[in-house]
Amino acid sequence: MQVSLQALKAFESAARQGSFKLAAEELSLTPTAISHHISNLESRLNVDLFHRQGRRISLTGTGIRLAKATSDGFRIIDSALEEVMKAGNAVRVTTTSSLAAMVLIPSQHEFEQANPDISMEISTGESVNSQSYIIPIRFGDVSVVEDSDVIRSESFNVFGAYGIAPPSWSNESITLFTTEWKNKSLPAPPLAAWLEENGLDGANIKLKKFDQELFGIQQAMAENGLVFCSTTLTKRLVKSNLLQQFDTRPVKSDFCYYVPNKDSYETRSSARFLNWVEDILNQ
Amino acid sequence: MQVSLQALKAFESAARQGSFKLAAEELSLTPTAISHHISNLESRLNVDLFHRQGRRISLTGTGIRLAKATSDGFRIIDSALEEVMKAGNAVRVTTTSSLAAMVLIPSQHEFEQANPDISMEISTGESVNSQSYIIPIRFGDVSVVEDSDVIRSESFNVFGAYGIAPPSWSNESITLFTTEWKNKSLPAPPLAAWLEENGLDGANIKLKKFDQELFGIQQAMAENGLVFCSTTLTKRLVKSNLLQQFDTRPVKSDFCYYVPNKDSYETRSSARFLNWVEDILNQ
DNA sequence: ACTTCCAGATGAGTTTAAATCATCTATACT
DNA sequence: AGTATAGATGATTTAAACTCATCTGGAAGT
Repeated sequence: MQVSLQALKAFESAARQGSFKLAAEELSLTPTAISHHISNLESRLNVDLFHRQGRRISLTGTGIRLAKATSDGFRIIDSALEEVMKAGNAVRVTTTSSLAAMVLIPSQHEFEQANPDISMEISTGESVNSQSYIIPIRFGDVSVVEDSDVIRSESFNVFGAYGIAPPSWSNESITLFTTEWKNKSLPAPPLAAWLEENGLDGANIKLKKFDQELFGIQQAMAENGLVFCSTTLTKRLVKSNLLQQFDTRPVKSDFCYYVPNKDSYETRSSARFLNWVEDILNQ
Repeated sequence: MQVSLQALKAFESAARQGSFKLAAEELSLTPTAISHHISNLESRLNVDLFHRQGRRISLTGTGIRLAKATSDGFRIIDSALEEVMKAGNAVRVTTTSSLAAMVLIPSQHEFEQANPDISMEISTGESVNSQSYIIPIRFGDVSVVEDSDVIRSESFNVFGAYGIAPPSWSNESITLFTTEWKNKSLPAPPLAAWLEENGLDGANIKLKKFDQELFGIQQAMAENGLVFCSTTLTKRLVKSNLLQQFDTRPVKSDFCYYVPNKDSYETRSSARFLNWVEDILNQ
């Protein structure tokens, strides 16, 4: 190679800051090193890059042009490096409000304890911030998802606020919170199948629908009501006695949580996270 | 600094070529060096950049992303370096057909002899190829040009093909080749002033106009005619006895040759060239 | 199935580039 | 004028980069 990249880096910094001294500080070197680098560069390229007026320096025309290019070039490289570095030490995941609020966020600390060298960032929301290093955990219809991408097949059951008496399905009219997803391509929760499974086809049931499972669950806890929802989201709440199960049996559904192109997340931290999340979702 | 630039360079090459061996050849290193660089990079960044399937390697997703950035970044830097390098060892000049053909090109060899480390490229034509390292020598009206940019103030005189008898201005009708520049903002050659200066106001003169001085001069030589033109272009031809002067006195004009923003050309080769060209234009 | 070959990995040793230190110069500031 | 500061210069030291020797494992050839 004709010129050394470190010399260019030194030049870039000196050009940007207009001072060898400042460049030296930025790069954790001595001003002497910068001076050597730049005069080396100048003699190899056969051009002056800086005017020296005693102790004051200023870029020559050529210097200005080269500085532009080196700044642009190194900026591109540096920002990519920064991202890669983050990818190595952090895992970023985006998912539904419900999964984030009821499962991921409550377990975040536990993950970071178990993986002290990996920091975990959770985001939710529509923003199709689909930078490739963010792992999306989506909720959807198992039939349209690659088998290998599925991390949890969803079951549904009825849950109630902790401490309330089991409902008597045969007599009274029962109000059940449930979900009608905003995304119309998703089917409704498998309530009919659940009633059949539990021999409750005749029950007198009133439905109250929320557009996210999270809301129905919270409402049930707040009003001592009942909610028909996925078992994934409630597992934690049941375990901590905020929610209770009755003697009903859960039913399988066509829903699943999945990570599109799961196999393409191949960094060490992604792999650890995916194993971990699959673990906690499936007990 | 976190990661070494040479490691990135090694990675870039290996990524682009899909082989450590080829990268090593490209960078004039051993494959071992490439291997070291890349594993160093991987451990510092905490990610895999290549999959190793025995002796076959392929980029990981992260590797692909980083390779894109490093390739782009280094490409920008390299191409700028190449230009700067050229700027150090060559001088590129663009100018009018007339000055190029009658002065610059004939003297090109002489310049390169005197400056063996600088190669000289001459171009003419409209192409506003105004890359900043090309020095334009323009012909124009001195009143609209910065004083410091002027390299030659133009005088005009009448010249004739070598060997012809001096014209008798008083008697005969005389045909004079002259110039009418395509660029209408330029004034006409100072013929009236020249006639006055030489006491020839009454002369019976027919003008034949060309749109470049070059053509009038060549025509005069070809037809044993007379041309009223700038002294800069003819100096060489007079000296080599292809053209002759008579006993007329030249007149100053408002024309000049100039280099826009002359002071901004501060490379060693530019400075040498500008000194040299100013020299030959002014004797 | 067995060798042969080749690309890459690994670790120790060597080389050379890069950084520092000590000294010097020029200019800006008081 | 005197001091302080930024940078230049050259000798010396240090550490990064490179190579060499050796090893590994998969692919190609017989």
